[in-house]
Amino acid sequence: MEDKILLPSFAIRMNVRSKEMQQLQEFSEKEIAIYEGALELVAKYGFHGTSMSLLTKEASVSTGTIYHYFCSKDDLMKKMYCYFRTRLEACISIQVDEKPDYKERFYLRWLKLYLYYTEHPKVLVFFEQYINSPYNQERSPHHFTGAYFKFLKEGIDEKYLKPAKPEIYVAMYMGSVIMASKINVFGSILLDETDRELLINKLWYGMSEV
Amino acid sequence: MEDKILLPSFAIRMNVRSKEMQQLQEFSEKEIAIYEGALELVAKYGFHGTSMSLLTKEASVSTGTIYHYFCSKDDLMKKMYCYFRTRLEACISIQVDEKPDYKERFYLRWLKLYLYYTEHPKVLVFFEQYINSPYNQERSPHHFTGAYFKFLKEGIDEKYLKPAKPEIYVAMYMGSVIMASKINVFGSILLDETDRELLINKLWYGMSEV
Amino acid sequence: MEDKILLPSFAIRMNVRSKEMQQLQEFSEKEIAIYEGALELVAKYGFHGTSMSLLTKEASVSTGTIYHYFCSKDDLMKKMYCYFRTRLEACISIQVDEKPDYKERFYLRWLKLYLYYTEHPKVLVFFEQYINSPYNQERSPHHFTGAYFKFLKEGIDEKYLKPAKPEIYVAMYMGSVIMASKINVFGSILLDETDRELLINKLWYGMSEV
Amino acid sequence: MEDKILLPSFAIRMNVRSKEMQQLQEFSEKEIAIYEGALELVAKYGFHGTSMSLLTKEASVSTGTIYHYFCSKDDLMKKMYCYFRTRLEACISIQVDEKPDYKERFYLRWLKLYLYYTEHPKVLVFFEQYINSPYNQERSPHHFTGAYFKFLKEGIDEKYLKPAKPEIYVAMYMGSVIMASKINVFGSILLDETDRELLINKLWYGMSEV
DNA sequence: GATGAATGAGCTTTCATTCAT
DNA sequence: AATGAATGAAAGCTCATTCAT
Repeated sequence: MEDKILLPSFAIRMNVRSKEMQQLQEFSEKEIAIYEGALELVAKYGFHGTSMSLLTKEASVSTGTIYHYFCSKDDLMKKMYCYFRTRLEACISIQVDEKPDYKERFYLRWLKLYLYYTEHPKVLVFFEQYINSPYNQERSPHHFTGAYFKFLKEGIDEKYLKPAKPEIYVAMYMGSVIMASKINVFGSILLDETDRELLINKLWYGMSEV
Repeated sequence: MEDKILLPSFAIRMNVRSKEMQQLQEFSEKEIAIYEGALELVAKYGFHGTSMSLLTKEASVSTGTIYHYFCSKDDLMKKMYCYFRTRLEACISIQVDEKPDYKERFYLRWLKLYLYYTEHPKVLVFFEQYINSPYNQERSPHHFTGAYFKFLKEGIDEKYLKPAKPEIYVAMYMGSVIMASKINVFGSILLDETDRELLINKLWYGMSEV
Repeated sequence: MEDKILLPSFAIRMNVRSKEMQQLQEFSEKEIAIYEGALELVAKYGFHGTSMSLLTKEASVSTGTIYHYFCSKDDLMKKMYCYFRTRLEACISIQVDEKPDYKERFYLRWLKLYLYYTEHPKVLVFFEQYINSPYNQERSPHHFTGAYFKFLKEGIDEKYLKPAKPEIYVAMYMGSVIMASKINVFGSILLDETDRELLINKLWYGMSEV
Repeated sequence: MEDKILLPSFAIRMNVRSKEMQQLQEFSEKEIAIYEGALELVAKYGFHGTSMSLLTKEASVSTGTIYHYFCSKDDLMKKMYCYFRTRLEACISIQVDEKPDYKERFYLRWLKLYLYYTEHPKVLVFFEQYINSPYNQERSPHHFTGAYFKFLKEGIDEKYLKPAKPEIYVAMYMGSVIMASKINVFGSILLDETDRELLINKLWYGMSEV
């Protein structure tokens, strides 16, 4: 992924796109139907309310088929989490990683995640339920332990951000995106372009200058 | 935690304490045992994994007794959420509301909430699960829609914080406390006193000056 | 009860009345409240649906009180059956037994039972449920094995009715009263005075002449 | 029972039989096992005493299977009533409907029903419990609201029976069959062929001549 | 690969009954 | 005599999972 910066941006895009496509092509039509059906149900009824028999109807597959692809409900939930995280990560990376400027990436990463969640509220609800449930056995408090942590650590190492434990920045940066998205999804308050820029500005100001 | 209150407000404290006590005295011994047992189990096994028969053993009461106080498992969960939220709110208010200085309260509110969650991680886990579950039918993205929103709005109105939609500040302030608490509870990273002050400083800087 | 025919009718009436009163005076206020409450519930919800806790509310007594008077739910049901049967039998006897003419008694017995059931449909429903339930361990197919059987046997012995097994007459006589009452109670068809007389006429004709 | 059909109606019989068979073939093997098991238990222990776990053993199926075919215990009971009523109706129709003479049908209908109940006492017990229970929400006081009512009305219209409300005849005819059957099933008194003919004679006499 | 009837452990809940007050 | 909180066995029912087709 690092060598992409050398390619002209169009080529990179195609490259990454097709990579994402490749990943998704690994999933059969039935599998995707199951994931999408389960997303719908978990968003509506929670983990508890998402029974296999409901899923059977929602995804228009038989129980047998589900158990052909997944060895248990737990297994389905874990793979489903990976599926949607991979999709989200790919989507963010494509739009952000090619930019050379750190500050620009700082803005874009926040913004693109916010936009993804507000455009896919069911994914947000699913993630938040998963993260806080016993399915999440690694007990990671948020996703992107990799990508976002690395990005913020890079900011510290490269002196874009003032020296501090990266966790401090993760708390501020990730906490605000997720909370802002949830306010948007659950409440009826929408942050417009100006609001969002103001928020990221304050975040950047606080994190880069103090 | 008690010695943090340095004011000669012994009378006030007693007053407020007894008020809290009054509220808690509305709950019978059995009810509290049920709440505490359920907290233990939800933190360990999630909503789904918290069966009534497990709760029976954990709280040392019979199923009949649980259904004497609560008309269903759902009802129990909802009342349980109210119970712990009331306890937390009372605890924060007591320690914070008497301070006259806004900035000091800005620091204290963040800190006390962080400390409460890190000292009562099971409450944090329960809250996060509840908030994101279908039990939370008001779909409020966080608690304290009242107290914390009001506090931040007050900051804007009184010009301690720069003009902006209060939701922007809620996202930054609440998002960072909760994420920091989760990093602490789930990860093994502890933010020490210096770290915490640094974080709140950055938050204050971002929110008050830009 | 036999010697009553010698007394002047007014005296008999008083006599029997007070006898009935005596019997009912053996029941305390609470007991009667329980019987009446249970009648209401059994008529509405059946035996299965008549739980002790529902009865508690319907009769405005505590569980403890019910178990003070009855040693189990079964015991309550059995005593309740006796209570209402005794009331009904007394009511019929008073109105019928003093008449000297067999044919008149034949008409009156049928009629009074029909009227009692249509005026007390809940008693009919309760009786029919009880008779056909496992509570009725004697497995008697109808009440009054005594009174009505005896009355019809008397008719055969005294040659008012043609010789035949008394059971044949029980089937015709009791069967038609109960079915007519049920048609009235459950359906919306009301048999008026003429209809009722026609029916009894046909019954008398069939039973006395063939 | 088969030899009672003296007509050269082999073809008809086969025809009707296979019609009945068709109806029964709509029921799967498991469904029938459940119905038969439930009949056994309701006759012995009543509705209340017929628990799903008992039925599980009696019918040699799992709880899951029962709930695969029926959505609740209530649903099972209602469908079970239809099942046995259909069987009974078919059985009576086959043996009776082909006869041309009204009086002969008058005798046969009564007799065949009586014989069916005495040969299938559990069906009688189940019917009587069902009819008087809250399951019977149409609150029909007896079955065959259709067939038997129609038959007796036909008798009035065609002047075989004296003019009167058909309900009067329903009460006499149906009431006597059911009561006679119950006397036979519950008591130890058996009405022999002569008794039965005597009873129907009296009924016919009462109903056709007065 | 796909189906869905069948399974039965285990779930939430009810309910007759007890007993300290 | 009267109360009603407490009990826990057992009820009705669900649901993840299997397996013959």
